Amino acid sequence: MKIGVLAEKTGLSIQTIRFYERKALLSAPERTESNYRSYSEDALHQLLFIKQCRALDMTIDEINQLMETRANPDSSCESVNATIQKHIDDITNRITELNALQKTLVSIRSACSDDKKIKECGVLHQLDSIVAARSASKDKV
Amino acid sequence: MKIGVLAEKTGLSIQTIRFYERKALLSAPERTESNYRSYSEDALHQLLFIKQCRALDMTIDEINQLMETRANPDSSCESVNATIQKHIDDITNRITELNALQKTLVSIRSACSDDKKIKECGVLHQLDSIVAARSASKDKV
DNA sequence: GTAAAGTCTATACTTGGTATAGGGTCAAGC
DNA sequence: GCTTGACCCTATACCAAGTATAGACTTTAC
Repeated sequence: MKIGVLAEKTGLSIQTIRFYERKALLSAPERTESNYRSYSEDALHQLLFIKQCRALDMTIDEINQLMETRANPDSSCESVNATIQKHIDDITNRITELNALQKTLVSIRSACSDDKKIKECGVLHQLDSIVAARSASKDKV
Repeated sequence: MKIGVLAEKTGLSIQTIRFYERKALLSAPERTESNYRSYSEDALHQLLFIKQCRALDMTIDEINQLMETRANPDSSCESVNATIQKHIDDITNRITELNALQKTLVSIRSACSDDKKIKECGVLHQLDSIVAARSASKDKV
């Protein structure tokens, strides 16, 4: 099948598919006489696997590692498991960060209402006072 | 003060400060005779404000909007509040996404142990079966 | 036969920086 | 007076993970 069909079947854009090929994530397909890419069912499956991994927010490098390992049926699962575990840890950390951020933002938001003027804006004052506090305690940190 | 001092006081790198100047986030400072940047205390304060906003994960565009509004003491707080609210919503959505991702990843991880071989790796099978399921139900979506 | 739709490569753009090359400036020590 | 090292300057390239464009070629439909 041609790249347009593959794009439609996977829900990825044509440019993204070509981009994955350049990144060696997707193996380069056969070409027709007129130099068009011609994909097998296997490529479709490979691409869906990649899409699934991307949906799980893995980086291209992580996916590449996974694919390489997958090509060696007799190697150990250790590296796959380590990749997944590290990825879980990354996400856990990010969630923790975002929760803290959100808490701060919600508290900042509550400091102002729409009908005030900028010079008395509680949100901006909050942002400033955090700056001031941080600035004052800088030497201790 | 020169850029090195400002960098140390803010904890930002020299390149980052110059980068913010290029992005018009930080106003271009005076120059010495030898073309060195020379910053005021005001610039330090401005930069700490920017740093605080970045720590809250705001984009440079969002910060720019905030700074512009801040320059008009008599305008309404509405746009500031809208910026913050939108940012909170973005983060909320991201947290929801990440929680779902994490759940999926944890369930995938539980499908394999280190002492297996790749060909019987539960993690890879899980990834494949999600692909297969998605592939089969594609037409309905 | 022609027009529209599809494909090709190459290149530039995005965000928020970071890193490097190749040069100029300034103060201290000899 | 001169060198050494620390600091600064601009310009450019690079990262992830794509997206967008230009300009050329091919295929498909009428």
